[in-house]
Amino acid sequence: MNDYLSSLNEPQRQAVMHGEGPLMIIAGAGSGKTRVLTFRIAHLIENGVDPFRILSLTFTNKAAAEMRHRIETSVGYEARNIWMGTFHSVFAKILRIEARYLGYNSNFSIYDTDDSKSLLRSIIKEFNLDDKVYKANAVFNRISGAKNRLVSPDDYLNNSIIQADDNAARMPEIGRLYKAYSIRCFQANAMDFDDLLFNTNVLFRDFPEVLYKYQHKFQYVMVDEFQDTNVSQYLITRKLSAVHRNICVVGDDAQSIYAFRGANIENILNFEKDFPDVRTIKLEQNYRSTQTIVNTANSVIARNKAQLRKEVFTENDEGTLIEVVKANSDNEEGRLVATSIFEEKMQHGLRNNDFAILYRTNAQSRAFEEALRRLGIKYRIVGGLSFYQRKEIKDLLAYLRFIVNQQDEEAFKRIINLPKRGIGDTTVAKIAVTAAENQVAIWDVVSNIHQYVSGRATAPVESFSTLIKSFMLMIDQGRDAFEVATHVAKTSGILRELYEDKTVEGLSRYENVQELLNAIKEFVDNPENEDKTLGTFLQSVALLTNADEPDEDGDNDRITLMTIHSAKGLEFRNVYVVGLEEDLFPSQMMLESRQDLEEERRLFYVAITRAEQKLTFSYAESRYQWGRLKMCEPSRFLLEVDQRYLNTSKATRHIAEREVQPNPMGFLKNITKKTAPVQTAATAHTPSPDFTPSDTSGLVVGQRVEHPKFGFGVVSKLDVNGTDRKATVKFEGIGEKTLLLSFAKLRIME
DNA sequence: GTCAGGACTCTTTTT
DNA sequence: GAGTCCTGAC
Repeated sequence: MNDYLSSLNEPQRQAVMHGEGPLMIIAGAGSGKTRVLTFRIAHLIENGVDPFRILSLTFTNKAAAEMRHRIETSVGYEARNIWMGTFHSVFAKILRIEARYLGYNSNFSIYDTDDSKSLLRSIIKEFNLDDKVYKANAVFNRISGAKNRLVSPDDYLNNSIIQADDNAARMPEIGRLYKAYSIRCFQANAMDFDDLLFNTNVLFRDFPEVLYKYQHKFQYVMVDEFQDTNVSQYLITRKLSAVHRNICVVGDDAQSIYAFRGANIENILNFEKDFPDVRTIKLEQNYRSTQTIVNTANSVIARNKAQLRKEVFTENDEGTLIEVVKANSDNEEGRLVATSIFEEKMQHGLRNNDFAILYRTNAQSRAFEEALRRLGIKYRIVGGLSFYQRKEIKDLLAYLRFIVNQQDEEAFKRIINLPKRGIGDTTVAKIAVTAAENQVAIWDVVSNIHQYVSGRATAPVESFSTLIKSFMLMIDQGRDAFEVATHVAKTSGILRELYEDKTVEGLSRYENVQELLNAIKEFVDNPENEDKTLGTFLQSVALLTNADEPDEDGDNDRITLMTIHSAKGLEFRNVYVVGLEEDLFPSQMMLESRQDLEEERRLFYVAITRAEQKLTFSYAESRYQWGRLKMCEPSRFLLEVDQRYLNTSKATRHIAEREVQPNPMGFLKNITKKTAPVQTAATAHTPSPDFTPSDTSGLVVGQRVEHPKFGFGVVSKLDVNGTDRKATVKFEGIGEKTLLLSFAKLRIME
């Protein structure tokens, strides 16, 4: 028998070997569920199942990629053909193939949350509604909730319960807004995140021939993190597996933490009704954590009423007690945690990778960032404001989106006057009105502006449309994503604007754009990507999960800072669960709404079970919030833990001598949300008076060069793979940067 | 049409 | 503290 089977315990082995028919795996934290899933797929392929006929839905693209890689090492190249990815990415792919059934074009854009809210703000304004009452955020959440329950705009308008709800919230017009929003998305040939699932359901409901095709295609369907799927997702998988009935779901009700986005813990219970012949296997042995950690987690989750019977246990060592750290401010909390990490590293010879700091809200990361930076400990932030949400990145992406799909209204709004070309709101409004009057698309008006409008603003509009047409031509000529993107960055003027900005922020934005071009280059050069068009690249970017963010540079040994939600599925040797204060964790909103705290408690459970060896809890007695100092109480969750497992010596320590700084966050002034964190003390460089870019074709390692923004440096590495060449240059006072030679201006020093 | 400065609003988690 | 919207000067 295969040697991997011998490394499994009995329930794990049964789950791997289970053949035909529905299977539900209830997998406790740290019970080796990923191994089981991986082995199971490998096992299927070894037994002759065609990888093309396996669909595996994971929670992040990164998890999918890792799983694919592991399967590849045991069954080989074929593993590449498994349909694997997040719900959103897999069904976006299917929707692109079948777009015409729904009246969409297959080059549809994917609106992110910012696009959706911006569109809603426009519609609210057009409806002459008070935007203080109809907040885009709230309206968006209502609409999103409806879509996740598969409620269409017409269903919404006709449902008296929903209407009563909206009336009570004093927003009776949400139904009309929802309808208008859907129409506008459709006209823009765009889908938002929820549409990707909603429209897949519509596709399978209204076009049986399409459903038939995929039902027969997918012989085996696997769903990871099943406890976090919503009704919309569940129905898709149920329909897809209705023919072969080989559906395997893996989940843990104790780790269901996405009810807020429609995840339904009942799915686990309903599954047994929908598939009465289901075989249920429980994985209860934890291989990850010490006994102390497992027992602590159990003592917390035991307070929840809604849960399946499950006994998570471990045969690991007892381990050390859980340390509780009390700080007098959020800032001190950062320092104490950073110091503790430093000491742990020294005492046990650990690497940065061994540590994670987990918090309830993204805003909490700052104190830790600052403290870690002072100690010179490298860190990585997962989520929060990610690379792809930065202004300069979104600007360039908006150009690219518009070139692929000229109906994309949100992309249009973003780029029409960027960089400033004298096309203001009045002109844009005039174009929109003209388009509506003549019943043509906005792009029709823009690209033939003389036929429709005359006046001062026609000249800049015309040059804009000429610019876009020249970009579109490149796509028609079959240029790949990188060629188009580089050309757009250079020609649109985006780059010139950033280049002229000599501030630290400008420097960092300029770098970010280069980083994006690097990413596109990598996408094009990656042999696994068969389709190297811009459209495909844009889709992959739109559906990145925040765990998918690339590492900033080659140095991967970093401490991880992230929300507990992002930590799902991960494990670290030492984990710090911070900000354990009432109103913060559990969150104020949960405490205010009369809901029980079971989901918050499951979140706490997830946080605890990330740790392998050592767990630390921390809380602060005061915290800055919108510039005000707020007093805090320890979280009720701290009191719920079985106190035998806690070491509170550092929590009760006398700390009165510590000062509270008047403005502990002032130092972060330059690190605003929309700009990149600047870790190195880079100063803007003024190019030498005789600066002229050199021909870099003969560049060698060791060569001294000048860059107009980064200053002087020495080439440390040359990468000549592919058609484009990259140079890594060590710049004085800045450090190493990787530059694309076709793109960067370098002067070779004699 | 553009820009700077002031008022105003944010309170969770994510694809 | 920080993003967004609004206003008034140029």
